[in-house]
Amino acid sequence: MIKIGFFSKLSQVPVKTLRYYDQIGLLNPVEIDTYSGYRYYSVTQLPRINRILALKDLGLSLDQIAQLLAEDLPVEELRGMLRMKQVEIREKMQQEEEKLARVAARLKQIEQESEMSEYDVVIKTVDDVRIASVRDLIPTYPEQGHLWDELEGVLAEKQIKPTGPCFTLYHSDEPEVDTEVCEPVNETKLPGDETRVVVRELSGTEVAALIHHGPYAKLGTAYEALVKWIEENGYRIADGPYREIYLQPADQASQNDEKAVTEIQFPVVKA
Amino acid sequence: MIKIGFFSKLSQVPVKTLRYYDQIGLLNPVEIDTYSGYRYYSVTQLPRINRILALKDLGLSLDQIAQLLAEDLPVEELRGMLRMKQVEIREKMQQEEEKLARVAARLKQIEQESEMSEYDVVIKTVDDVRIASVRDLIPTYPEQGHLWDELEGVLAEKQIKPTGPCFTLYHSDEPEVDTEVCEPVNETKLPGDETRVVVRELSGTEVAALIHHGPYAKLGTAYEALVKWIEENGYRIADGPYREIYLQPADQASQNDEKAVTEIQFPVVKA
DNA sequence: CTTGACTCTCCTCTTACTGGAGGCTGTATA
DNA sequence: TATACAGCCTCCAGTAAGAGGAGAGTCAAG
Repeated sequence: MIKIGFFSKLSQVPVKTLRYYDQIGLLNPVEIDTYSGYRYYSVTQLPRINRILALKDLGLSLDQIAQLLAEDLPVEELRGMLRMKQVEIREKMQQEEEKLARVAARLKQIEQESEMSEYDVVIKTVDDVRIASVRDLIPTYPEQGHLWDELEGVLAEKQIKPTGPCFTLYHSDEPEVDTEVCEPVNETKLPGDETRVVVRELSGTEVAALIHHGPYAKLGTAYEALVKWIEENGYRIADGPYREIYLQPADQASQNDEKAVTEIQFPVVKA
Repeated sequence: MIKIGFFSKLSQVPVKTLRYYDQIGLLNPVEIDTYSGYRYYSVTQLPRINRILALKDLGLSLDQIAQLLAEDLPVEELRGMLRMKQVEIREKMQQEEEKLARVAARLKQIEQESEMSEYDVVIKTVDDVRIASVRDLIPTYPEQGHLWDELEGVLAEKQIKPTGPCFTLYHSDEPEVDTEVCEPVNETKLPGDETRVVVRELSGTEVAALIHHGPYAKLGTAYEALVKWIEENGYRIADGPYREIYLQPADQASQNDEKAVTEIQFPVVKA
C-alpha cells in the first residue's frame, strides 16, 4: 500500500498521469481513502502499468489499451491490432520521408535563389466536371481568342451560363498547340443546330497546381516553377492534358491582364 | 469577391477551416458584410492560402506559419526553421523505426508462444542514489542471506532507515557471484566503528526493466525474457552491474515468497 | 505544535480543427 | 410574389493525453 508519489517514482509515470489513468479507469488504485481522498497503490500493480507503457510505446491509444487489458486478451485480436499498427507505422514513415523531401526541396530552392519562391505548389484532386468546349490546333498559345469567341457565342445564344471559371486544356504542344477551351456547364446536351461546340465530361484526377498572379506573358516562369517542383518532390507528370484556369481573366475591354489570376494544373502521379 | 463556399472549392480547404483561419487571423476575408456577417474572399488570396497549405505540409504549425507570413519573411529565419524541421523529421522517422521494431518483436513473441508474454519490458532512467552496501563473493545467488543480515544489523544498530526498497547488485557471475546487497540511505557516512558496510553513490543509468511477480525460483524465466527483449529491440547490455530490486520482499518469518514482487534491471545502450 | 512535503479537486490550456444546433440570407423556381 | 432550399452565420462541445496552477487539506518528522 503505497502513496501515489512513491508509485510514480517506481513506475516512472508522472503523478498527473496516474491520476488521469485513474480517472479514465485505465489503472485504479487498490484503495482510496474515503476521508482524505488519497490514492493508495500496490507494487503488484506495477506489471499492469508496465504493460500500459509498453503498449503505448507500440503506438496504441489508451482506449485500445484499456480494451486489451479488459477483455482478458483474445490473442487473435491483439495480433490483428499489431498488424494494423505495422501498416500504419509504415505509412507514417513514408509520409515523413516525403515531408523530408519537400523540406529539402524548399531549402535547395532558397539556397539557389536566396529568397522564397513566389509560387507555392499544392497537390489536389480535381473533381469530375461537365464542360462545353471547342477544340482545335492553333499555332501559338496566345492565339486562342477566336476559339473563345466561338464558344462564348454559342453559349450566349443558347442562354447557357457557366457554373465555374473557364479554362483551357492543352492536349499537346507540338507541332501545333492542341487546344481545348472550356466552360463548365450543367447541361448534358446542347439544344438545336450543330456547331463545333461539344459537351463532355472530364473525370477528376490528381494534379499539382499553383496560382499565378499577373500578366499572362509571365506564365512561363510559373510553368517552370511547377515542373521543377514536380521533379523535385517525388512526382511525375501523368498522361492527359494540363489546365490553365482563368480565375480572374484579363479585363475584356482594356485587355489589361496585370491583375489576372490564373491557376495552372498538371496531372501527376507519385513517382 | 466570392463567398466562402466557392473559395473553399477553389482552394480545396473546408469551409470550417477557412472560418477557423479567419478566427486566428491567419487568413482574413477581404471583406465581411456588416449586416449579414457573410465573409467575402478574393481570388488574389489564393496564393496566400496555397502558401499556408504548403508550409503546413512541411510540418510547420499554424503559429509558425502566421509568423512567417506576417514578418515579411526574413529568409535567414525561414532557413533556420526548415533546418530544424529537417532534424525533427529525421528524429521522428527514427522513432517510428524503433516503434516498428518493437511491434515486430511483439508479433514474433506472440507467434512463438501463442499468448502475450507475462512480462513487459520498459526502458527507463534510474536516478542517482546513495546506498549503504556490503559486497562479497558468494557461490550461488540464493546464498546472500548472511550479507543481508550483516547489512541490516549494522543499519539497525546505527538507527539508519532505508529511503527506498532494498536491492542487490550483481557485478559478475563467474567464477563466483560478485554480489553487493544495498539499502538506499540519506546519510553520507556511517558513524562509529569500522564494518564491511560502506556508503557510496550509484550514478543513474539507462536500464531495461521488468517486474516479476511470484517466487524467486522463477526469476530465471524473467531474466530470459528480459535478455531476449533487449536483443530483439535494438539495445544491448551495457557495462555495469545489474539490479534485482525487492519491491515486496518475501515474508521474513514464513519465508513465503509466493507474493514477492521483484524488479530486475539491466543497464543498456542503444545498439 | 509547526513546518514542509505530499496530496486532493477543480479549472483552464494545448492543436487544428470537426460536428451539430438554431437561426439568417440569397437565389432560383413555380 | 411566395416558397423552397442551399448556403451562410454564431456559438457550443468535443477530440488525446495530459500539463500547469490555484487553493485547500493531510501526513510525518522534529
